[in-house]
Amino acid sequence: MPELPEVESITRILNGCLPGKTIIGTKFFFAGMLGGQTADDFAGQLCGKQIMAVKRRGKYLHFYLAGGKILEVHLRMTGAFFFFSEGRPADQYIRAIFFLGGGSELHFRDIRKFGTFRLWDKEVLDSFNQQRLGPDPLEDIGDFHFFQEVLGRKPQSCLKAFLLDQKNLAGMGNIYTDEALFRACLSPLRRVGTLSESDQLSLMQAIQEVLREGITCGGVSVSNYEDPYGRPGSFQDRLMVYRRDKEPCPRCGHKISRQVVAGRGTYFCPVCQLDKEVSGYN
DNA sequence: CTCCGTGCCTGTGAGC
DNA sequence: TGCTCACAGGCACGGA
Repeated sequence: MPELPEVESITRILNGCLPGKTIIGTKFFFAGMLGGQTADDFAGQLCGKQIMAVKRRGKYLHFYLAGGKILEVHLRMTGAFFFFSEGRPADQYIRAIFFLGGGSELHFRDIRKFGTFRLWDKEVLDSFNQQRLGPDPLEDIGDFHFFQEVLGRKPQSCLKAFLLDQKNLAGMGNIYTDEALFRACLSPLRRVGTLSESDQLSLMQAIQEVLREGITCGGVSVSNYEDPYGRPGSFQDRLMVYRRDKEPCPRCGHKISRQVVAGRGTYFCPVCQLDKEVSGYN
């Protein structure tokens, strides 16, 4: 499932070749992804527009169009973009096609139909994002004191719930959350407000480290993620705990646990990531 | 305000 | 072996 590193990889590729191209036609095969608007509405607002830039905000992709509109795409679980000629051939999971000037096609493929397209005016999108999305862990969190301030907003949340909530930090999903907590030796059940200053620093460094490493590896290909050229990522080879329950912890050898936390399957080492809060070690 | 549960989907794989 | 069915998960939304 695409999280920040996958969306960042896709953004870099798309922004490297789409700006300057014009959308000359569209086809939509699943109206449910259009947020109540019709395929004709979308076609009318997209056709003839030049793509100026492709950017990322959290896990959202934003296509900036000439004229001021922004096409926002969320890939959710299985959404993916492919260059038709160089990526994969079309199949029954293609939900949208953009026909571009010059004869190329950009395909949106989404097995589970969770992905969404929305059209925004920039000001509306900016103010909406302000309330639904927290800072980006790579773009906005440079300063430790700011990270501490962000943590301080939700002292009662457990770490897992905190990191998954896009209002706190934008871009983390289930995989990178578990991996970051493992690297920081912190329990997913630990409450944010109980972290020592060195815990907070470890957490910030672990988050940025896994996300940067994820980007360098071209993402994690667990639910068949591929970039627009059809290339898988390789970060799955570096996962320490995610979906490794019952395997030995790479750090201490104890069995990795799986437990539902904040409604999600959560993988962690109960020894390395001992919950000091619950165990009374604080 | 916050927390929790549900719906949206379909491929996968555990279990009978 | 072949089948069924719970499960996976991000986010929006509704109810407590």
